[in-house]
Parts: sequence; C-alpha cells; structure tokens
Amino acid sequence: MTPRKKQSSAPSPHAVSMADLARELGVSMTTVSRALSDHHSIGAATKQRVLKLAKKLNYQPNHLAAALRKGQSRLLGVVVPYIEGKFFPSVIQGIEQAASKAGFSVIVCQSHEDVQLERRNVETLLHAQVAGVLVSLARNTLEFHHFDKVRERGIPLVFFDRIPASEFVNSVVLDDRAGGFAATNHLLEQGCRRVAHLAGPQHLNIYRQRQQGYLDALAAHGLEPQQELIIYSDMTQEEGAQATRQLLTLANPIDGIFGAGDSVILGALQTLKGQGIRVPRDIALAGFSNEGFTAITEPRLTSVDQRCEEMGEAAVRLFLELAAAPEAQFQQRQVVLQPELFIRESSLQAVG
Amino acid sequence: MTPRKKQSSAPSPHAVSMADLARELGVSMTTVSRALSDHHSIGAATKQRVLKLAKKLNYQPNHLAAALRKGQSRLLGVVVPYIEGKFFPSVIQGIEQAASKAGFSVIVCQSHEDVQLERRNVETLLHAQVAGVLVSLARNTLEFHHFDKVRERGIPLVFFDRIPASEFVNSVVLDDRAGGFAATNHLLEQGCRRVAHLAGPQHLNIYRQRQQGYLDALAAHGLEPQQELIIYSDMTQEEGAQATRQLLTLANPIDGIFGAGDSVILGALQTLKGQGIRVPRDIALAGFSNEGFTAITEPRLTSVDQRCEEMGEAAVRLFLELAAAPEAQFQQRQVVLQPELFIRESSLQAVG
DNA sequence: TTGTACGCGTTATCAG
DNA sequence: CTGATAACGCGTACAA
Repeated sequence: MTPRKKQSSAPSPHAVSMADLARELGVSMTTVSRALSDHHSIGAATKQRVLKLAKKLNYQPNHLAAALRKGQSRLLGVVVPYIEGKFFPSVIQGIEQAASKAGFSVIVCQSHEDVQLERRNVETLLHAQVAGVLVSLARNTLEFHHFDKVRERGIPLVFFDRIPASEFVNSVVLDDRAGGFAATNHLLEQGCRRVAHLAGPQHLNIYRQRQQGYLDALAAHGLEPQQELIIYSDMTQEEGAQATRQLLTLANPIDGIFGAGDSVILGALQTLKGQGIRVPRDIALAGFSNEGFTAITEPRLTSVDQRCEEMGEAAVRLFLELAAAPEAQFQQRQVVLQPELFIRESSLQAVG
Repeated sequence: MTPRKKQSSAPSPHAVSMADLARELGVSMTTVSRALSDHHSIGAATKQRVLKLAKKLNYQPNHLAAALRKGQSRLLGVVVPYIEGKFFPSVIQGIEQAASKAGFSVIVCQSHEDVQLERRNVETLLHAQVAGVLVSLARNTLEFHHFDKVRERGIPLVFFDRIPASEFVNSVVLDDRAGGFAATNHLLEQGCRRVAHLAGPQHLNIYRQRQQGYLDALAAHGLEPQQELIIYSDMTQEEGAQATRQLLTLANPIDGIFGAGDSVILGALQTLKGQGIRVPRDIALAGFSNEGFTAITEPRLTSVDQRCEEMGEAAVRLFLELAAAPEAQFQQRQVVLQPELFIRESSLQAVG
C-alpha cells in the first residue's frame, strides 16, 4: 500500500545490509565496508563501532553481491563420477578441508559416469559462478570440449585421478603405476609365479598405469607377460567373478591375481571360495583402492591405498596457485602422490 | 595503461552480458531480458534474433546477478553428517535428481557429526544465498538455535532422517519404528525367543524409534522386554563386537540380535564367528540400513532398507511446497516413508 | 510490443 | 583516515 514509506527504525524482515549499518552509525557505506573487510586505512575506534553494531544487528554479508562486484565468488565446484564407495567421499573430504581453510565453499556434482551429465554439471557450476572447477572424469568421457568454456572464462581447472588422456592440463594423480607395481611385486615375492591381472578400461589413465605397473613387476622378476592372463572389463564384482571363472579354465593354472579395483577382486574371491579354492594358499589376491570392505571379507583383502585426502588437498592447493597466477593455467602442472600397499591375509603365504 | 579506453567491438575476454547483446542488436536490455526468459510480451521475430545471437556469442547468464536482483538463488543447500557408506550418498542422489528437475543446483556440506561444523555449514549456506536448506542432524546436536537464522530469513528448512527432537519443523523420515518391528518380528517368526537389541543414542529420533519397534514386536509375541538384552552404544563395528561379548556372558543365552545399524551387527557377526558360534543356527542376526557390505559377509546380513532415494526426493518436494507457500513453513509437516526388510541368510533358520 | 530508469548489496576509484 | 559515486549484470515498475 505505501511501498515508498520509509520504515523509521524497524529493520526490514530479511537481511540487514551495510547501508543499514551506515545509516544507524551515521557514517558512509565505504567506512562500513572497510571496517568489515579489515582494510588498513580505518580508524580503530570506528572499526570497533561498526563491528559491534554488525554483531548486534546480526549482519550477514551478502556474498552474492560481493561476488558480482568482484566477478569472483568463493565457491569451488567439484565434479566426480559418483560418491559411493570410499575413494571419492574421502577425496571430497580432503577438498572440503583445504577449501574451507582458504575461505572457499564447495559444490559437489555427480556425473554418474555419464558425459552428458558431466557436461551439464560443468554448465551448472559456471552458472553458479564458481571460482574454480575440480574434475574427475566420467568413465565414458573421451572428448573434452565442454571444459573449453571453463578455460575461456579464465577459471582455474584442475583434474584429479581420472584425467584427460593427451591434453595440456593441470592435474593431481596417484602414481598408479607404482601402485600396480607394489601389489604385483608383493604377490611375486610371496612366491606366486603365474599372476593374472584383472584390468580396467584402457582409455582411462589410471587403469593403463596400473596395468603398466603389473607389467613392470613381472619384468622385474624376469617373467614374460601373457595375453591369457590379462582380462579387461569394467571391473564390477560380477565381471570379476566371470573373469575368474575364465581364468580357472586355463591349462596352466594361475596362483595369483592382481585386480585394478577392489570390487573386481571381491568377485574373484567369492568365485574362488565357491569352487573350494583356498585363498591365499592356492591363489593369492591383491586389489586396488583399499575400500572399506577389504577388511570385512574372509580372508581380508590386500589392497593399494590411494591417499584420498591428500589428493583432495593437493587439488585445492593447485587450484589456489592457478587462481593466484591466472596466466599459469595454460601450463601443464602435474602433482603425483605415492600410493601405499596395505597387506592383509589374501596375499600372505603362511610362513613355513 | 589506458584503462578507460573503450574497446570498440572486441568483446571483453570474460563473460558476455545482456548489455552486449542489446548493443549488438540495437535493442534495449529489457527486450533481451524478456526474450531470454521467454516473457509473453515479446515479438517472436525479436525473440529469435536475440536467442540466435546469444547462442552465437555464447552468452552465459549470470545467475549471481539474477539472484541478487530477486533476492533468491537457485541453489539448494544440504547438510549431512557424512557421506561415507550407502545411506547419505543415496539420499543425496535422490535430492540431486529432484532438484535438477526443478531447476536447482545442490551444495553439499558435511558436519562430520560435529555441531560446531554443522553451525558453520549453515552459515556457509546462508552466505551462498541458498534458496533452501535440507538438514540431517549431527549426532551430538542437541540444540537448534543455529537454524533460527534460516527461518528468520524466510528460507525453507527441511529436516530429513535425523530430525530435531521436540521442535515444530518440517521433515521427512523413515518409519523407523515399523522397520524395527519388521526386523524383530521376522527374527521371532524364525523361531527366536530371546532377541537382544543393539541400540543407538536415544536422543536421536531414529534410534529411539527403532528400539520402539523392537519392543512392539516383542509385545506382539507376548514377550517381556528385558534390560539385560538391550545394549546402548554409538553402534560402531567395535562396539558391536564388545556388546556381543557382553551378551554371551548371560546365564540365559540369546538366540537372536537386532541391531539399529549394520556396522554394529557386523561387529556382532565377527565376534560370534570368532567364538565358533553358528549364525544363524545358534544366533540369528538382523541389521538396519541395508549397507553394501550386507551382501558380502558370510552369511549375508538381513537388514532394513531405508528408501534412500525416495527420502531425497520427498525432501525436495517438501522444500518446493514451502518455497511456493512461504507462510507455510511454520507449520509442522511430516512425510513418513515405509521401510522394506531385506531377508538374507543371517536370519533364516534352515528349513526342517 | 518495446524502452527508460532504478535498485539489489557490495567494492573500487577518486577526491577530500 | 573518510566520503561520495560509479559500477557489477540483471529484473521490473512505469512510461511510451
């Protein structure tokens, strides 16, 4: 009815702005802004007055407005394939902590292993005006044009774990090759002579590297790699079971399996037990990811830990560096973390 | 060097705004705005021209500015205790899908079971100017003043799963009591006569309800509840093991255990197997949450499924209703979902 | 149907 | 050290 009528002292129901503080104190908005952002040229007394009133009126800064003005928000966008299991939640945990320390909030989107959704996620994040984008690729992402927009806008872009194949990007990865080596080497040191490998999709860097580590270990022990011992799949539990059945038909029997994931090894374990084959005595097992369930199975599963939290932290650190030096983002910068092998009963040959 | 010099036609490197489109087309910003938001009073021809140029110049709407203008963003804030395990990821999945359908993006924050962090999360979300807040409480949240600010700002607030004890709030919950009943009743029907209960912290609604369901089932079978059969803990695997050891010392032996969570039952299972007690023949087991690992253990664990995705969807629906009718948010509105019992070997008495 | 002008809450620039 | 003023990009009464 009387839209223009100035409410004298009753604060507007939603939100109290810098203007309100300024009016109340009889100073300018500039002064208020400076007091709140701890600018150097501000009287100590004035500053205190402002801060006090701000607390009293429960002033909440409108970050949207600040972001609009500065063309930069304090939001960090993260795109991951999924958040089930142990790996991604833990990485996100690392991201959140490091981001929070630097004053950033985190938005998480899931691509559900679908490029289409990944594309939309990137759009969403750009719409939200994020200050940076952290991505782990969907399984079927083979083309990367949807990330061009991010770069074009000058927004720092960091890939982690699953990174583009042959692109000039900034990234944080685990030394998957070293992990594959450690696991396979361990099996060989336990006395295995014919170790099979349940490999993942080879267009993903991580699975290529894990296989490479497997091959390295064989070579280090003077063994020839054999076609029939390497089985490719999407590494589900089901596929692990199937692959294992296939391996059991070989004339020359195997005595160890290194899987590029834990689920695939879980499938293997269940199949072996179902057939009365003893683990690790007959066939020893080692997986990758150190999932929670590796400590539940019987026997418990040996697995490679991926330093999840560290990866998240490293990704944020890299983002912060890129944000500080905008022109640096066209460089290729790669952080490599060292994995750690967790040895459990599935791979330990009884002593004596 | 020449900061004020107007670049004639070269678009500014970052972002192309409505003003750019308007200038290029020789129309006003209003027209552009209307064309883009599909306003009714806009010439079809003009609209096409605008849309075409927008696509050509790769115009990206600045949602921040829109949000600032309208005092409302299209962001939905979610606070959960953690994202490990199955439950919360699945709920979030449900939230994301429903939110996306309604044109909202989702920010997820973890409280890590810490009220302090939960408080900060709420602040963060308010700073991000979210349009709504969806919360599942931290384990040690006993006071709820940090949510007052949300209400004061007129932002829809929906609790799910772990909700405040005696507060007038809008919420989505599972019928935990029915779940507790179903699981316990099933054990009793399988022939158990002395069923113990591994209970959770009673200040959390969900665990109170599950215990209530346990008691209901006992009563339905004409059994008296007994103090010594109910053991309270935080329901970790470790505590499940410990509680089980304690139960095994009872003079009058038990023949079944219903746990308010799956981890606690996992601990029980391992302890029982370690002591050579057969499951389910000697003692039958049933848990709650239908975690992934319930299908891995030997025997596999009977458990109550929580309809995670549905819960997420329901929470978003409730949010949308509140957003549509702002005055309704002080009502108490509760959506209750029905659980489903997944029966596996841990509770099945061999026939004959 | 289209255009003008203002304000959302903040910060940067410049002048005092 | 402080204040006035102009943006940031968008939506919307109001006028044409």
